[in-house]
Order: sequence, then C-alpha cells, then structure tokens
Amino acid sequence: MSDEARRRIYDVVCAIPPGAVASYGQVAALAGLGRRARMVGQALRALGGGADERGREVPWHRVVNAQGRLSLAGTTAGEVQRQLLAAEGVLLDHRGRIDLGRFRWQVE
DNA sequence: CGGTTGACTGTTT
DNA sequence: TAAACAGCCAACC
Repeated sequence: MSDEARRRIYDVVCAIPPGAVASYGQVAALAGLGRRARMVGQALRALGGGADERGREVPWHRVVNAQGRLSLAGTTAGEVQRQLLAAEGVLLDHRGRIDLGRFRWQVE
C-alpha cells in the first residue's frame, strides 16, 4: 500500500476522541479507501504498538471490528488494548464486546 | 505469475 | 446467537 494511504489512515485514527471507538471499515471509509477495512488492519499492524514514522502517537487501541470485539482478543496486544480502552471508560461486556451503540465514534 | 494469508465485513444458514 | 460463506485486496512467499 502507498505511504499516502497509510498516512491518511493514521490521520483518521488520530482523530478518534478518547472514550470512543471506530471500526476498521469506518476508518477505511473516512480515509477515502472505500471498503478496504483489511488495509487499515495492515497499517495499524505496521505501527507495532508504537508511533508512526513521523513520531506521532496513534491511538490504535480505539479501532475495533464491526462486531464491537477486539480483533486481537486472546493475544498480549489484545490485553493491552483492553486496558487502554478501560482507562478511557470503554468497557467490554461479559462476552467481550463493546456496546457500539454507546461508544461508536460519531463524526461531526 | 499464482497461491496463501489475514488487526475485515455483510449475508446467509 | 453463532457459524459458514463469499467478497475483498495488499503483502508475502
């Protein structure tokens, strides 16, 4: 994927406010990438949990799948994501899902 | 060039 | 509800 596309993805993710979450597909659409949700996953994976190539901190933990579940559930990174979200007041229910009706980012 | 593999998603069982 | 399927498309052999 182009560096341009990656940059636009990070721009969108950086715009997600604390305490809210967006789905991969939502980020893709807002970044002008159509339905390429998987591409968003690739870009976030490239972050390796850290900052982007320009040293910018990207709130990757605020991106979850369309079912309100953490695609990284079951992994160490998934646990980190769960805690980062909890610190912002975004909690998972007893089935490991986020109430999207309440926490989904609404773009103004 | 061709096959496989996903930080995905919407539809159909 | 949940699992199976079918599109999807860039990265990586």
